[in-house]
Amino acid sequence: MRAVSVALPLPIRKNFAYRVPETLPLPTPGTRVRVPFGERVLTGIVVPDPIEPDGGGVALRDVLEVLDDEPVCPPELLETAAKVAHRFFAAEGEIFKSALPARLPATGAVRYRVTEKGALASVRADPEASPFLEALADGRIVRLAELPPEARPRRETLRSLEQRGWIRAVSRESRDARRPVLAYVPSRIDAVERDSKLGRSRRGREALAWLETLGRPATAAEVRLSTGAGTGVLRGLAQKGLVLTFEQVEKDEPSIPPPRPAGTSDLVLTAEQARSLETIRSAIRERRYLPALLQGVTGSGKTEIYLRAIAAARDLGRGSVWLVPEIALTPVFARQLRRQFGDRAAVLHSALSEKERARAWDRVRSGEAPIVIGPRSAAFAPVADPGLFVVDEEHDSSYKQRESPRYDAREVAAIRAKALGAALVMGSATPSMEGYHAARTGRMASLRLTSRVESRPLPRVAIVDLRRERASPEEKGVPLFSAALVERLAETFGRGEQAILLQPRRGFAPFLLCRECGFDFRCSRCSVSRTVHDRGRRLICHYCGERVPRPERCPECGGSLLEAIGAGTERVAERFARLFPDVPWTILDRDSARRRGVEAVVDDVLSGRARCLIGTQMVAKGHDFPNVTAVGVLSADSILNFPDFRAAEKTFQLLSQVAGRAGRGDAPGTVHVQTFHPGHPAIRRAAEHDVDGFAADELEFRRTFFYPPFSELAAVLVSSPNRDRAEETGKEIGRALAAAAAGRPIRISGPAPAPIERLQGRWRFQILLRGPDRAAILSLLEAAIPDRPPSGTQLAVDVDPQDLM
DNA sequence: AGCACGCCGACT
DNA sequence: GTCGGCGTGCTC
Repeated sequence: MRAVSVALPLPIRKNFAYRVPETLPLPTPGTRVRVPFGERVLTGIVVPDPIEPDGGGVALRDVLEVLDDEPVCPPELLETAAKVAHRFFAAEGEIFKSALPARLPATGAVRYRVTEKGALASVRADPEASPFLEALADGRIVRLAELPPEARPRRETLRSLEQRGWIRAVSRESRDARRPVLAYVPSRIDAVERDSKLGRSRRGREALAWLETLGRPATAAEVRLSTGAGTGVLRGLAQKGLVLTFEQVEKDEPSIPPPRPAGTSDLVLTAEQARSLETIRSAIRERRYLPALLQGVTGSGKTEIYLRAIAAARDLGRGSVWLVPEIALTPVFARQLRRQFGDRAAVLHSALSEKERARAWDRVRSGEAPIVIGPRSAAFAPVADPGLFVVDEEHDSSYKQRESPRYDAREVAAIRAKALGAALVMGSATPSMEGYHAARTGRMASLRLTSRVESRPLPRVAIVDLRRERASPEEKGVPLFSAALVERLAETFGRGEQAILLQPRRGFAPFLLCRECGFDFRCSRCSVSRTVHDRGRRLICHYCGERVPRPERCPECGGSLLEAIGAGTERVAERFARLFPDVPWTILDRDSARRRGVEAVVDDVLSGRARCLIGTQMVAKGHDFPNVTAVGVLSADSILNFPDFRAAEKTFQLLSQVAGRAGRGDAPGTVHVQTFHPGHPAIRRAAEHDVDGFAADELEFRRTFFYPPFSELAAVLVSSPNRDRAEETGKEIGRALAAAAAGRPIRISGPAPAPIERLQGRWRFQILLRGPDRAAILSLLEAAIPDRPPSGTQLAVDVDPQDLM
């Protein structure tokens, strides 16, 4: 039987089989098809799964339309998608949706048309079907929803009509201009057999003869015009196998490749750079999988290595994929790529419109642009023969998608590099513990850049112990700016230089407190307190986004002594303005980025319109501000206190990164890190610029508590509006997991309330799986996680979670 | 995910 | 009496 397996963009971990009618060309794996799914029409990707001959016991429905004459997805990517889906316990169709954004649209409700057979048979239709068949009379095409209820057959009846061939699902209304046209071509068949089959049909004989002389497919309209044979005759020929019928699809306009010769920069590489580059280059040349950790501080010349390696791959006839974290940073690197590689480089960016994305994808797939830069989803770029995958800022957790499908772009790059014999270069100044450990134990090559290219000295970092700091009366016991920091800032501004202040929390204050009863104005739907925003005028829940005006009185006790506790960027700015009334400042955080755009804020600093940049994590990433010589971290503790096993790692990375923002060509910068935990290794080691020291401490901790990289991790999250139901279901799944784990070295903890116990009105319970080997964890999940979540609950499985909130 | 089917409240 | 709520089941 002509049938194909189709991956549909749904959160269902299986693919669906469809019959391909004779009127359509058999789509090869990787092409998009439009199919009926229930009463909806969906777009899916044909995948090379085997089809059970009996259709697995289910009646197959027909493919409605084949959308591409050439696969949008090369075989290598089909394989990758299947592996990624399995690896992250995700639905294959959802992986495709991430890879091909906007090209798998749902296209509305199924429309039905009566067939000739159905029209003839309709007199004998059972009473339930006849009103429906009447509605379809005269070739009308209808959706169920537009029919009066009494004409709507039950699902079962509808399917049976379809299976008997009385009705057919069609993808669009017939007058749609873009509807594919049927075309006919004579089949290869020997003359004797043909003659016997043709029999007495004069028109058929004429039509066939004409088609044979024409030598190309012709539409029914053309046949009628030339020979007078109508569609009926052609259909007859098709049924006897004398002509083949297919739908002509409109062609994509071919892309024009204007490749431009690319120059290489003439910077002289350091010896370390040259060695690293040569290691990468030889792997690309030998088509050898080379996972490598490229470790070097900001300014050590990692970017130059990426660019040269990309050029080396190009010279060897291979493409490259360059991944950057999900920040507004892509344009910066994209410009560099464009400068060097011209139109051979493509940007796959989430800010592109649907059309631009589709166009970029096609340019990459056609080979016109074999060099790609982009965030997470660019890991799936259809580069024909990538010789190099670069993962810049390898430690950045945004490579892991937080929503379904929860895949990790780093892993996608690794899977592809392995399959293709390519170099995988993971770059970072502050590697993830996974990367660091892999390089240490030889599972990755270790490439180190120890000297800074312009030998800019590392900044001096001072740890300020907030426990010894006196708060001013207005600070009510919690100092925000230490004396040392104020002094240093005054110096900096006095010299006409600029400063960055990091406060990893947006808004005015983390919460509002009723001084009379202690109520903390929790979100009505989440188990967190709302954050005070807009200098105290509003309360916003950072988890569900709900916003309310700041109340005048406590809803619990009616008291009116309400106080905003703690500080976010807004309050830091307010205090700063009081300390330095003449120094213009600006804020960079998610709120200001949304309101004004990152570029505008950055420009304020670069132009000097703002002399102090106050912000969250965002100030630490990417942008280089040449005139910034002082950095202050107002509180290093907020991330450290997160209930997450990676809290120390994240703190270390953030501090190291923001410290790298201080200092210019000549003078070293200074960094003040304020903390209540001055002895904490993450803070101490960051102050000493000691990655190895930090890694040693942290890996010790990870080993002791059996966390990655010493274990594989998966989290199962059960949620429900009903707390008991969430907990009960959690326990059930926990039992199923435990049963499946019998005899295996897998630790199951929980269900326990998730760190954020309630989110958007749903109670959340978490089960954690830890084991030495990934396959065992996956098979456990396979065995114990039901296809459908038990009623009233939702299930989310996160393999390799980046945090456990 | 989204759509149809099915069993219990506020309206003509 | 019916319209409609969203709980639950299924989709090749």
